[in-house]
Formats: sequence, C-alpha cells, structure tokens
Amino acid sequence: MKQATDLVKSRDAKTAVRDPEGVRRDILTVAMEEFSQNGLSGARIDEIAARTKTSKRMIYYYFGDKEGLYQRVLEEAYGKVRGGEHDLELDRLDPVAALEKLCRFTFDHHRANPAFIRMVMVENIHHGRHMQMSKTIRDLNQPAIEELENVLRRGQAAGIFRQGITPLELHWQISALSFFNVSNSATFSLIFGGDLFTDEGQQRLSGHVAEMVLRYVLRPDHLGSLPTERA
Amino acid sequence: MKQATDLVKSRDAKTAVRDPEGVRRDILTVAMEEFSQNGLSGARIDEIAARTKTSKRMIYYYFGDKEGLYQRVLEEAYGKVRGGEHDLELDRLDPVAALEKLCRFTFDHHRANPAFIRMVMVENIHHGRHMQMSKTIRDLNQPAIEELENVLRRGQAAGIFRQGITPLELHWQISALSFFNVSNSATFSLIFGGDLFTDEGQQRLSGHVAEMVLRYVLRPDHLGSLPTERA
DNA sequence: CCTCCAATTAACTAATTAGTACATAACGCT
DNA sequence: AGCGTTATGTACTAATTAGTTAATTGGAGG
Repeated sequence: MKQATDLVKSRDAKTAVRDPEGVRRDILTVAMEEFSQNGLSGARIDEIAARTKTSKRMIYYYFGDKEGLYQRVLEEAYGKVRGGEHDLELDRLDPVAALEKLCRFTFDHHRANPAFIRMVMVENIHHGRHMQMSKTIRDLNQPAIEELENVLRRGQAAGIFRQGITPLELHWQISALSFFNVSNSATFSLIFGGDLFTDEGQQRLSGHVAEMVLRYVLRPDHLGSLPTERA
Repeated sequence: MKQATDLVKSRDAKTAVRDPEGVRRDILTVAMEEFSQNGLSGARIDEIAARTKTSKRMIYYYFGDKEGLYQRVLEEAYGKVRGGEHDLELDRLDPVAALEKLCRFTFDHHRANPAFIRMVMVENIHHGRHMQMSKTIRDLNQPAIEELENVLRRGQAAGIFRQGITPLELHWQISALSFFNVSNSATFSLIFGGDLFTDEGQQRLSGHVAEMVLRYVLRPDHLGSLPTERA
C-alpha cells in the first residue's frame, strides 16, 4: 500500500503499478513494428499483444479495433518523421548548399526510417483510405514544401536557379528518389544485385540524387557552382 | 459426345468442355486482381474462386496453395510488363532523343500497369522473399539495362553525354521516378492535393522526369540540345 | 476509509478461411 | 469400346483470429 503510493508520487519511476500512457505507447510501438512488417491484414492482434507487456484486451480498450489501432499507428509514423527539415536552418546557407543539404537529408532520413516507409507503402496499397480524415498528417507535411519554396525563391532571386521550377514538383522528385531507394530495395537488389545498397553505394546514390536535383534546378551558366566541380 | 469431340477439334472454340489452360489463365487473371488489390494476406482464396468461372478446388489443383498461386501471379506480373523497351528501336534515334523516349516510355508504361506496380509493392513488403528463386524475373529485366547502356555509350562517344554515368544507376533513377508516381499517388495526393495526378499534371511530370534525366546526363555545353530549348 | 471510476485480467465466442476427402466425369489412346 | 489419366464438383474440417463478456483491482477525491 505504502509502496504503491510512493510509486504514484514519483510519476517518472519505472515501475508504476498503473501506467495508462506507458501502456498506450507500448502498444503503439509494438503495433508499428508488426503493421510495418506484415501490413494491415497480415498483422496479428494476438502477436502484437504477445509482444507487449500488456494484454490483448488493452488493445481493444484503448484503440477499439484493429483498424483503429492501425490508423493511430499510421498517424504516429507520420508524426515521428515530421519536421527535421526546419532544424537544418537552410536559410543560413546559400541556395545551392541549402538544396544539396535538403536532398541529402531527405535521402538519409528516409533511409533511417524504414518502418515509416513501410507504413506508407501499406497505406498506399489500401489506397490511402485510412488517411482521408487525418488533417494532422496534411499539416505535418506542409512545412517541407515551404522550406523548399524558400530555397527556390532565393536561388531564383540570385539568378542561379532556373525559373519555372515549382516547389511541389521538386519535392515530389526528391521524395520519389528517396522513397524508392528504401521501398524497393528488396526487389531491385534481387534483380540487379545489391551494389547500390551497400554503404558505399548508398553514399554514392545520395550524392547523385542531390547532383541530379541541382543539375535540374541550376541555370546552365551556373553549373560551375556544383559541389562536384568538373561541370 | 459428338459435340464434345467437335469442340476439342476446334481448339479455339469458346465453349470447350474442358480447358485446362483457359482455367489456369482465368485463375491467374482474377488472382492478380485480388492480390494486387489486397496483398498476400489480404487476398482471399474464396473471393478469387468466386470471381473465376471455376472453383476453389481448381486453384489448389493447379497451384498447390495460396503462396504458390501468389508466386505464379508475381512472375506473371513481371512477365506481362517485360520487354517493350526493345520495340522502341532506340538505336535509330540520336542519343538525346533516345534517352528522352526511354524515360517517357518508362513513365507511361508504369502508369499504364498499376497492377504490376502494386504486386511489386506487395512483394517488397514481404522483403522479396517470393522472388528469390525466380531466375526468370532476373533475365526479364536485363535487357532494360542493356538498352540503356547502348544509348549511354553512344552519347558518350559523341561527346554530348558526361562520363561516369552508370547504366544501372540511371535505370534506378528513371525507375524511382516512374514507380513512385504510381505507387505513392494515393498518399501523396491526399497530402498535397491531386494536381500532379490529373492528365495534364502527369504529362507535365513525364516531361520533367525526362528533362531531369537529360540535364543530369548531358554535358553542360550540350544542354542546348534539350527538347525544351531555352536552356 | 470508503466509494466510484479508470485500468486490467482471464477465459470465452463466433466467424472466417486455408486447405482436403471423396466421388465422378471427360479425355486421349490403343 | 475400354482404360488409365487428367480435370472437376461438392461438401467438409481444422485452425486461426478478431472481438467480447464479465468479473477484479488500484487509486484519487471526498
């Protein structure tokens, strides 16, 4: 009794007798692993329950049903990879350096978060029908575009970037290259060999993605400002 | 009796009493639809059976089990989108035109085959573990690289393409842009709006993908040969 | 210290679903 | 025509799996 009271008083203690928020997080963490590994239909509630410190009943208590859990996991996945772009402080760099940094960051960030990538793959298989409501997710991604827009505008104002490049399309291109790199590594490397997916290969790719984007954006007379000099 | 014999004699007749190959194809077609729509675990054998002209029993008779069917469907998917590149007769075009044509073809081809794309997505969710055996699939994709290699070599020999571009990486880049366009259209358009995925948007994208690849490959002093003149 | 509510446990249910047993019909061949 | 083989229809089973019922415990507020 006394012990229990003590534990409650020290909220941060590891062994709280009851810890609703901890239980929720435990479930979400395990469920993300399971859903991203096996998809919505492939994931098993019993398996998730078994891997948590809590029980199956708790999953239903907190999340209602399998789809409810999946949906929260999806939001969680988007939430976890949000932002980051802003911490790059791109406005402190010249446009070329900023754009290169953004490309490499995006590439690396995708690579570092395969569970997120897989959740997005799964959700696309389901035609995004579990995302339709989540305004949250929309808001989370807007900053990425704005950050890119700033860099572009600065580069264009300085006369080193071409006109007519739209932030949304450019974001699409950078995302495509970064996403595919993770999402399709299994089939791609089985077909063409794994050279592109070694650490060296990935560093080369990362550089070439940035270079591709820069060559696309830079005015031909400013290609000299490429990091890979020999324009 | 007489009728049956007649039907057998005219193999192409629509109402063959027994038609093993037709049954196989019927199953494969329906199964591809089902697997690409719902994934491996999400697909239901009963549902597939219901949509075929035949019965569940036949599925097991011809394909053994669910995974066996899935695997054949996967091979089928790769088979159906194979080739094509060769029919472009790229060697009859100058390197710039050839590369542009290849990019646009790849982009359009992916777009025209969403079921294939979805099968590849599903297979990647499963870490490609159903492809490991299929040497067939590997062979099917080699020509794409070779075709690209030829174009690259010609462009480099003519002094209009940069050195140091590798066919495999370039293929990876073209694939990434073309694949992502289909695979992630659901989530992307939910987050950023559907402008990129209208017919007009897609035509613009297709052009910009080709342009991006060309700007990456062309030597700066030959950017003038871009289809989108105002270099 | 008692009471009410949120949190938790354990065992159970109902439906779905992959896979099968068994009988039978059509075909190819001689 | 007869026979072995390939193909097919019907009905069943065994296991899995999402979701529930009902009872219990801990703790915060009065």
